Amino acid sequence: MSEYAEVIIDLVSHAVDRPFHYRVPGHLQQQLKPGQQVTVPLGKRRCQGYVLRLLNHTSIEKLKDIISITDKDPLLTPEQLALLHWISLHYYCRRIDALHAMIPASFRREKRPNRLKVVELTPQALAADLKRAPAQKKALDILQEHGELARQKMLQLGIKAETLRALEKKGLICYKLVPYALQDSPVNQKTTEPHLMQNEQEICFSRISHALKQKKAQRILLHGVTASGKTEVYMQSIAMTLEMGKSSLVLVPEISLTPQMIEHFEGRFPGRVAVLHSRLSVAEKNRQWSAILSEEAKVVLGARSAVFAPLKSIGLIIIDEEHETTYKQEETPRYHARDVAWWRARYNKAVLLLGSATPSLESYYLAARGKAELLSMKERVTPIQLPPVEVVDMRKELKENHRHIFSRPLLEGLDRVLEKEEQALLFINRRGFAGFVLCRECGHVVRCRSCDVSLTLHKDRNIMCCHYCAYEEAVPQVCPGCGGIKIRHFSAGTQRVEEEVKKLYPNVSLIRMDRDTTASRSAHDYYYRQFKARKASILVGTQMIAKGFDFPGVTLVGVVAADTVLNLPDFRAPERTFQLLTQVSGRTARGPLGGKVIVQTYHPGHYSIFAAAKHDYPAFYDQEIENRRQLSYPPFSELLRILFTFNEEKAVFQAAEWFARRLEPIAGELDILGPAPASLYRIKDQFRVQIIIKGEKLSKLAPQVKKLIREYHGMKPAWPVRLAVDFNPQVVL
DNA sequence: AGCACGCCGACT
DNA sequence: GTCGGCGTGCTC
Repeated sequence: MSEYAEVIIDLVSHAVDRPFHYRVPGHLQQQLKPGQQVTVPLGKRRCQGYVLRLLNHTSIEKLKDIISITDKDPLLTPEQLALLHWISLHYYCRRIDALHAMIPASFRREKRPNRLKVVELTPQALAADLKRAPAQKKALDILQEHGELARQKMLQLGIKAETLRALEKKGLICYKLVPYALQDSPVNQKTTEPHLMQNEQEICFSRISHALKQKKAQRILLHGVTASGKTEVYMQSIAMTLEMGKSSLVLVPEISLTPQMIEHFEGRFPGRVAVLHSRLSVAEKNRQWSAILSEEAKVVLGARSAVFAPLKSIGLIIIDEEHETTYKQEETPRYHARDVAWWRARYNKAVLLLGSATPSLESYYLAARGKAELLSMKERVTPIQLPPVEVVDMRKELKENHRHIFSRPLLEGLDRVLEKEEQALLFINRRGFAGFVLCRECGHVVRCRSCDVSLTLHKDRNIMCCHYCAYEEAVPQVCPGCGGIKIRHFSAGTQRVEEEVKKLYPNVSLIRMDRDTTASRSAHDYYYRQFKARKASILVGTQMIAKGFDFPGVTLVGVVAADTVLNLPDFRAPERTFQLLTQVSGRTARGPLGGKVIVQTYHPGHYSIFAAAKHDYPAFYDQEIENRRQLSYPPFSELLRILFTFNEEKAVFQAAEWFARRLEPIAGELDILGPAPASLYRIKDQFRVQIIIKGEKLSKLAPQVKKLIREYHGMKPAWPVRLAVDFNPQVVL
């Protein structure tokens, strides 16, 4: 019987980001458990809080009593409590931020919505005379027909709340609360059978099932080309996990969580799949969450935040397209679902299966060191070959006096597609904003000597600046590479491409898809369907058309400027380039017509472009891992980015410099880069300045850095400059 | 976060 | 004289 409890308060503030101790009053001592939500007094107020653990002693003298237990069922499992601590330490966030990320808001309210209010007829109802109350009669008829019905459903059917109230008063109906069940959600009746696996799939599956039987935490990297049938391997592994009495967690990028995909899973595991994603209604989310808690759902399919699903005894966690950046949350807490998943796999002694056609360097490096098992699937299941990729040297085009943004091979390709009435995708990365400086004759881009990222042009001061370490130099008059004088500030966008196509082919129908034209989900779906139905011949777009789109009519993919990605001032630029080119290549040759890819670049010899054109991941990896080693970037180090933002330039630098000075004595062997202006130096009138800490064992520093962050927030007078900390940022712009 | 306390300017 | 501005401190 513990007399005290350690509680965290549900207030988002650094000032209360620490455990508070409370006395447990006698009548609660029997019931209080770690993980429960409680109401506690704080100052003059009552607050919601969460019991971290029970204590037998406390050194706090001024103690108050816990007022009440909000719900007898603990809100947090022991696993979630442990994970909460890990997240707050690892990602430098408040405990309450970690908790908010793990538990949906509706579940944290005092009144838990995880019960369904069901209307039932009472025995008296049969004998009731309701001739003068037609609305009530109708309500009873409906109930008679259905047996019992959710109150919400009755309201949806047009029965008024007053009618129900009147019936309840007369004692003709009564309510009861039942737990939500998956059956309450629309169930897909079509069940689907396992497919027969081909040789490679069979081999991979047998390795995975071997791992599952070992019941110890381990990672498996499934490197499979697009359309190699990874999903079937996932499905059979899940089936096996279920047979072992364990549950499975499947994470996919938000964009691929389509109704078809959900149907696919529900069809194979009917009545056992809970689906979680950001666009669920509150009611729907509650329903799915309840089904997981009640262990009715043993398979969870969801996007990033589903990694926190309260599944018990997890046997298998799958992360599909594990290299995707959407697995990194870009708000507090800035967790990476892949890392959280590995934490959970270790906790549950489960298998973590990472699938990708273009694995992240981090994951492939794990495999290379034997920390993960590598499985490969090199064949497409359908007998269609990967498309040939032609790399066009834009320097040569210029030299031969062809100055158009479309090279001659691309123009020829477009002509042929239009002539044969097939379809083409033109891809342009809209992030061509970060104006790098490029020599149009030799393709030379000025880079920082110590950080190996491209320098960014600052027109106002006519200098180029490194956005990692703040190194700067003057814009050269002649190219340092070739002595040429055609040095340009490089950028192009989807609109420009659209205009050029319209100039060349005024009668051809074209669809443009980017963030501007697809602001709403429906617009996105509309354009997708229009293009699939062949209502347009050319689709111009950004990232969003690179992933998952399946258009059998597409026989040409044109990458207008591969360099916009390659020259981003980010050390992952080559990796992003390789991934992107591989993905866009997968958008063609999906039908019997075959297909071809044309990549325009000023760097035809760059390994990321060269290897992507050859569909050769290992070649890319070997080169890139060597670069990372040389510059000790991840996976050879960890990074911590501390970003300062405010609308006064001077104050931002002052704050950043204050922080950097305090950091120096505790940094030891770690590198402190900056303070330097962020690549996107000014967003909505907010100036952005960053410090990057780089080192092998960054996590050792976590407690001290956390203390410094706390000190920063406690400054008097308070700094007006906002501070955001990002552990292992995926994009450093 | 929110609430009290406290120390200064401008109002019935 | 007090009403109220928000800078500072504290919450088990």
